[in-house]
Amino acid sequence: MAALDLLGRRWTLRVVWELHESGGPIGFRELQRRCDGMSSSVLTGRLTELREAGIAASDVPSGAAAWRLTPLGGELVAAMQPLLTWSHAWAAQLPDEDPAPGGQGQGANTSP
Amino acid sequence: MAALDLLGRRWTLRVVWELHESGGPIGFRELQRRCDGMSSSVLTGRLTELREAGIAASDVPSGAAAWRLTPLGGELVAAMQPLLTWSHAWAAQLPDEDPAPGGQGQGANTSP
DNA sequence: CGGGATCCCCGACGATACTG
DNA sequence: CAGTATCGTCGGGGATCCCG
Repeated sequence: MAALDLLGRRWTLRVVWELHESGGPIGFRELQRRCDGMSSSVLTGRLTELREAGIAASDVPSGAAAWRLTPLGGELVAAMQPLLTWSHAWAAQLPDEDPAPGGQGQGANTSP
Repeated sequence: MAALDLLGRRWTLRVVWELHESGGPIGFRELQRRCDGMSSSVLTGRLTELREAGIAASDVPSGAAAWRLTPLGGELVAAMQPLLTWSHAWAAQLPDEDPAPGGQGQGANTSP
């Protein structure tokens, strides 16, 4: 199914998440910064795909694009919650992993 | 989130789904057949990853491996339902597409 | 600032052959 | 039947430049 195919692509979930976290409209560069500085080409691609999918939208006043989640995008985030919950539970029960008792949390890196 | 990283890989969801559909234990070749004949190397890879993730497991009586979902795997499938539901709704409302407005909205195909 | 065009590279995928 | 090892291919991303 195309939806999961899109969401499975690299950075897509990260972008959706950042869009969700920021709440309000957010600029291109700002979004790029939040995503650990992913390349503009990739960000453009993901954004285009998300726009075509009706998940994200941009207001372009003039010179300052403002990206945001559409209502549909909000529903998506909501629909993902159970899976995220499961994912956390899953991450917490792995046989071997997860050292860091002392403190520095690891970057939530999605895998380079 | 490594979980989604794994699930995003090609064939992974398909394998999980087939494992779920079959209900009981299922053989390697049989599983391969159900997946439209994906290569054994890839299937081995996915199976190994799923086993390490605690999502799938295999009983090996002797000469006949039997793969099945673990309880955790079952939870995963359950956690995916809302997303699948959203995904179906999403597929039915695309801006341009969807030649059949009249109503047969089906095709419960989960295949990638 | 916003984002398209281009090039290169790595890693996943796929088929085949082979062992137990 | 079950699974491993190897090799070739292909496409997606990452970087960078550049234009509006």
